[in-house]
Amino acid sequence: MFDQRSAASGQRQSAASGKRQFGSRRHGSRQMGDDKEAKAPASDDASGQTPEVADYFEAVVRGSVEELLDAGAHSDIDAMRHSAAHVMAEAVVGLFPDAQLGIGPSIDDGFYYDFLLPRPLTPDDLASIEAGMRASIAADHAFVREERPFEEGRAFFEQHRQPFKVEILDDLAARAKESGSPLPPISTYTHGTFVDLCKGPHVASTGKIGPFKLMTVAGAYWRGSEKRPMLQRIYGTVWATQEELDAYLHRREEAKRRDHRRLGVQLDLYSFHDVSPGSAFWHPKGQRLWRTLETAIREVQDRRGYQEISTPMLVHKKLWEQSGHWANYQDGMFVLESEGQTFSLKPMNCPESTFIYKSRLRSYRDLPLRLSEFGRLHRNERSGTLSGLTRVRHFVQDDAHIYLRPDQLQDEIGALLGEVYEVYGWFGLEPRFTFGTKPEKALGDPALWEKAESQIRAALDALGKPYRVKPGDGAFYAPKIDIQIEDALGREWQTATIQVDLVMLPERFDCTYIDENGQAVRPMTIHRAIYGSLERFIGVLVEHFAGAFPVWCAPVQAVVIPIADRHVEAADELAGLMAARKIRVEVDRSDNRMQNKIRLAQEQKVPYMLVLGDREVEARTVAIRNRAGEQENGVAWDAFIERVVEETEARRPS
RNA sequence: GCCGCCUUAGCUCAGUGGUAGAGCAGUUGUUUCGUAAACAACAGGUCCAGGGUUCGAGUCCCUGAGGCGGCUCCA
Repeated sequence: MFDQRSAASGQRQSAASGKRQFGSRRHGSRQMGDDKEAKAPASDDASGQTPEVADYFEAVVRGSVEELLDAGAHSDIDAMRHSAAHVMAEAVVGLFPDAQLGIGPSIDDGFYYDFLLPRPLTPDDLASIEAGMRASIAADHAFVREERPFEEGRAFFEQHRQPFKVEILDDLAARAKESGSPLPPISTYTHGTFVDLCKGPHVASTGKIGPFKLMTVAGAYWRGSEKRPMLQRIYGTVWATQEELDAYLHRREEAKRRDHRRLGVQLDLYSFHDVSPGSAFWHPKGQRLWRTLETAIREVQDRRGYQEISTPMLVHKKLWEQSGHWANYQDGMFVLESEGQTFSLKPMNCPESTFIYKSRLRSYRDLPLRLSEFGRLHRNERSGTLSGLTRVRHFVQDDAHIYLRPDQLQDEIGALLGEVYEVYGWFGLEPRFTFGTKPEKALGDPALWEKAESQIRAALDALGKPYRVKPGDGAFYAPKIDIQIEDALGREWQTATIQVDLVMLPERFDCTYIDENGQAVRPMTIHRAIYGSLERFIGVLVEHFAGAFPVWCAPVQAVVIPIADRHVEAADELAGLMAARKIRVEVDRSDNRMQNKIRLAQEQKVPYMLVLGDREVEARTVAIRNRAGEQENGVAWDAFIERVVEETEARRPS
């Protein structure tokens, strides 16, 4: 599953950095996400079902002249943000006269500017730069656009020792020459004494810039290339009103409060240790959550005709040579030697499933053969990319490989989409589908591709829901459907994936079945994962629910709180009855006061707190308090147990 | 991997080259309590690791590890 990776760990930044909006026209927003979509050519291929896609996709290449010149300003707020970037550059140059300027576009929520500076920036520098910006804004300098002949403009930036600007202009010249057009005039914007190469537009004057705040300094390669110098990038945010700025800062605080790395510690779910960077240690409560999710998807798979398999983690490199991974992804694999032979920890499950498929002769009557596997995968991610549960070196997928006849494809895809809806419904998540079609460099018979794509399209159309199409975004061996979800904070995450494999498993591993005519023919295969990586999915759930999981999957569903010691016996009896019905329950037998027990249970975000005092013990009832602080007194034990059992079995999202 | 920042008790964090601190959590005792923190005592440390400077290093310097924010990568 060559593209499974995206389900396992892609899109981290979009989630970490806040909402990525559909329909965004800001080139700069790409720095917050992967750049796949930016490279996709513009197209709307969804039969009019997705009016926003034309807006969404833009043919911009990273580091292109267009990108470097474009302020990213397509609206008033963007123009203001880009203007703020200019004002920040002015302040930086004021502090460091030798600063060399990169680019400074507007992005979602703000702006950045890249600089080559004589020393690293400190927090004090940011304060000085902010002060410089405030002075410039108070002076209310007008932004003045000027055009000048190319050579004059180039000479200007050369004189002012701005090699990055000169490079941009030289690229522009090279492209003009290539297309046979004359050198274009270049435009600059000046405010006060600060001049910058820029296409604009800008606000009328610096006084029009709203409340702002400089956020962070980060390293960023010039023009996005590891081979180019690393510049210092300052990120800032700027808004039309103070209220909007405050709201933005508040959203960031809220995201921080929900951070799964923080909540994982607070809720005692998992931890990370330097002896195994990029791999979570699952504590009892986290493992309970994990097992609940795993049990739930297993139940679906059993019902939908999957058969579970398990294949080795340590695999000889010849398998990866056959699959093509050794040539392309060797650096991303953990490789080790034994007795002169080279092995690796498996970075994906798919090739090994072929051994089980091929262990006997398959008839057309056997298909579809759905082999599921909770495989433990290892990928040697570069150290700087690791992050909590969302970017890991070890993860488990709810993976499956479906071997089927070509005529079964549409039905199977339809069933899988239904599977996605069923599973995501447990969490109140609405899946979004993105259809990636045949890329330029594709393997296999074009007619087969066409047929597969039309069947996928038919299955998607049959859903009656809008979906996006990314032409050329399929894997080289397969068209695919990627599934995204939006969490409670409006952040988008890539989770599930459905890939129709025409080449890798069927051809490279020479899989066949015997058809009605007794001929050995190729099956198609589908790689699919519904949660994707369990690690990643749990990370998303923690942030989505801010740790307050639905009753059905909460690690602790209820805490019994005896008011005084004399109620402990009844509390234990109640907990025993609950445990017998598989309810995950704890009894707080500490000698804390009831108020403190409630506080601790609230902090652990336990759905139900069951208070037991004299009245309740007498009547064999409980006083229920839920996480929202709502109370329901005098509920009979049996009635409460039945309620929780029902909620758990129904897997309701709240 | 690259740039910057961070690493002190289980957790959150103070600590400006001169005896290592607080709150919460923990243990013990007192308290037996009605919907988000009872009271007291005790215990808890390789100040990330290694090296260096210094009479003296949690503090300054170097190297490494891990984490965080980005960049790059992402089957």
